[in-house]
Amino acid sequence: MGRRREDGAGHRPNGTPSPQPRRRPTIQDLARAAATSPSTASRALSGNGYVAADVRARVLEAAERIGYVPDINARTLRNRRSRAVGVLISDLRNPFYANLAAVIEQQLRSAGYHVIVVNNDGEQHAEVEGARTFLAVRVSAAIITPVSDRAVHMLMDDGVPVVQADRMVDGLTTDGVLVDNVQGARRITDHLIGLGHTRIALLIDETGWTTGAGRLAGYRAALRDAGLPMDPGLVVPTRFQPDTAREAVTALLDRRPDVTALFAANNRLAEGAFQALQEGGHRMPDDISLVAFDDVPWMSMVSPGITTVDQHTDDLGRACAQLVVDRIAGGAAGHMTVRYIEPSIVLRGSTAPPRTSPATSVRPDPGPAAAAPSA
Amino acid sequence: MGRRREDGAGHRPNGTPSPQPRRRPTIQDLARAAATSPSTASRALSGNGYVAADVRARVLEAAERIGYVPDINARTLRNRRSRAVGVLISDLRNPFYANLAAVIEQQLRSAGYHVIVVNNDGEQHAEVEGARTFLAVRVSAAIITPVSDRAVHMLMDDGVPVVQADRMVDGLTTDGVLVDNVQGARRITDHLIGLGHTRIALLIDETGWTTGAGRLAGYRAALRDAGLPMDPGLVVPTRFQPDTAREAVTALLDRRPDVTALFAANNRLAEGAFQALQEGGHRMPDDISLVAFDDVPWMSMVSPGITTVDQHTDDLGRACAQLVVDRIAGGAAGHMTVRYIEPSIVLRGSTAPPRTSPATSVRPDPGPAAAAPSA
DNA sequence: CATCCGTATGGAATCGTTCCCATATGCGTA
DNA sequence: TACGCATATGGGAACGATTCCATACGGATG
Repeated sequence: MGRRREDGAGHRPNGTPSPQPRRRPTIQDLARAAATSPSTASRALSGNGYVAADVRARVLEAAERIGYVPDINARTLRNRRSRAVGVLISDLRNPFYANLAAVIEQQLRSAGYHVIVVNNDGEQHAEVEGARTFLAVRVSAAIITPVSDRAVHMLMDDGVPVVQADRMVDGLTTDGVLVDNVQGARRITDHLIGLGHTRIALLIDETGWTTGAGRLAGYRAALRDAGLPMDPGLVVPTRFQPDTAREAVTALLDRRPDVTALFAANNRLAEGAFQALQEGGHRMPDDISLVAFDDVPWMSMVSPGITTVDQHTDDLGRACAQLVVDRIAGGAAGHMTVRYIEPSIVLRGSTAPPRTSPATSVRPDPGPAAAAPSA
Repeated sequence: MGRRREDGAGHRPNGTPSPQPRRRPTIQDLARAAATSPSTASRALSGNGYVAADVRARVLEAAERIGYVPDINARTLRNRRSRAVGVLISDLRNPFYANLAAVIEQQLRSAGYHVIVVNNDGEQHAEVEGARTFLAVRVSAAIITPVSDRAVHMLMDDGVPVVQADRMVDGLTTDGVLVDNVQGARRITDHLIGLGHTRIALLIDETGWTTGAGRLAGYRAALRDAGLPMDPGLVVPTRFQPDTAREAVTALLDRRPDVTALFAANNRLAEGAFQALQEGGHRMPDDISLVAFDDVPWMSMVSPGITTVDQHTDDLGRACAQLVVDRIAGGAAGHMTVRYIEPSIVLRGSTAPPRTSPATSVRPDPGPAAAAPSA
């Protein structure tokens, strides 16, 4: 493997300008080296059409020998579709998205695609810009955590299959992979209710996307089914930034000391909530229980560990990649498919029965006993 | 903004096959729509060469009206160089790399480049494969956290400027951005020594790259300068995985209960070390002090917070992007430049003087005394 | 008046690949 | 013998943008 180029001039340091950067071998060169024509060489490499076995071998050998790498741009120009998939993701700094991107990249790479990553940072402008890039390079498909419908429409209008990941925008009829937010939120709220909590606050940054809306709905459903009152003062709106969330939680606990449990709707908000509780001297789970949607690494590092909804990001990413690959293979045929990932609950030390248990009103602080995290 | 296409057939659901995916407008179409020639249209868009002001305006208006998006592949084919930069990164799941990728993407996007991301997962094979992809799409440059020299050589041989990020491989004469690992490790070791620690263990997974080698060297230099003995038994080798690190730390503390401080050479190892200490009932910083190289979010979430070396990943990423942009602009001219990022120490709760303070100048081997956890 | 230069435009070649098509050979069958 | 068919090969026309070049005009300069 890895024979050097015939004409290779050895390694040149970056700083040493080479008079002419040595023209890369083209399929013409390859054909010459294999004593055949470009057409035949192309067929030999791609496997499309007839090629005699010995000629094929000669071409492959020559390709290896002269270090031929097909020019993807020329190929894409001719085919009018590339082997690239655009991935438009909210924020690589958020471990949830980073993980998603990593899984998608890995899966698609092994399926023979490469990935073009664009951060949209939750901004429409960046999203549209990203879509434009995807069109310009003629991606085969795109995976998007959508901000608005504009970008998706641009791509769909050009016949580019789109998979919406993690959330879906209203009115868009694309494939998608979603987490069952309602179910996840309902079950973790149930967990709190089961422990005896009745005043459970929800910290949430948006309800316009399917993520926030679903989590809110699940929270409400659990309360309703348990016959608990829906106290609007317990749904705490905040911005996405942990700092804002922290302030919101501090203000909440100031205003409503009767709250015994807090549900943070995503990992960033949980970060702020956790800090607010620590700074405010509220002990978990003795003074207050904390749960979060979206399990990320720090939640199992802190003590107590945070009880969370695990979204199974790996499954999510794999499903996106799979859907994309299927859609590329199957063309536009077949109906829009939305796959749901069933989240699961991870119990850790941050949840326990409320201090004043509804059973016996004279139950004193269970103290350290309740603090012991799971093995 | 955002006028729809003239011929736009409205939005089609993914699942509805369109007879023919509506040919995208080319520069020919644009020229026709602006009543001029492709040559002039091209000049009008790129700003190269002469175009009368009114013609230029007509072209721009037409482009907007018909929704013209230039085909990057055709452009690249013709120019033999694309506006893409390849980013070959170790592991997007590691917050350090994810952050690095995010910053690089952001910077390059605003400089008019787009980014092709490939994970190499620390494997040579994936790295070479990634380099091949970069060549195939004719990236303008590549940013690599290198595993071996193979990929870098492939790119350099084709005249693609390479920036090595975070670490550099021996014998490669490319641009690079490095963290001053020696200085960082030395200073954080100094911090421990200043607190009175004399038996400081170093948990490290590799010393073959500049990262590990530098951190080891810094650690050693600090000990030497303080006149402390270099105890080889205190340099603990481990694999990269947190689990392995955890086991290594548990074994170490079993074997050497006299250790009063632990230095984890990166964020993954710190994860394992932190878990090992918690599971082993070693309280930080009372029983043992813990420091780490590479500050990542969980380290400020846990209690006590971990005292770390902050690598300033944002600066690192920005410097990489800058170097790439400069190198593309300046061609191969100019010498190879390596920029160093000066790390800083972040003091948190995980470090304190050792239990048996050195103030008591009687220096008996505290031995088992230090090992007995009281809690 | 002849030249030259700056401005402006369109024609046409080019980048590297793929694939349609024409062509050719050998073989089985009508 | 004539024909169809499977196998095999190479010529050449795309794909879409860029840029070199030829051309042209008006005004300034010798």
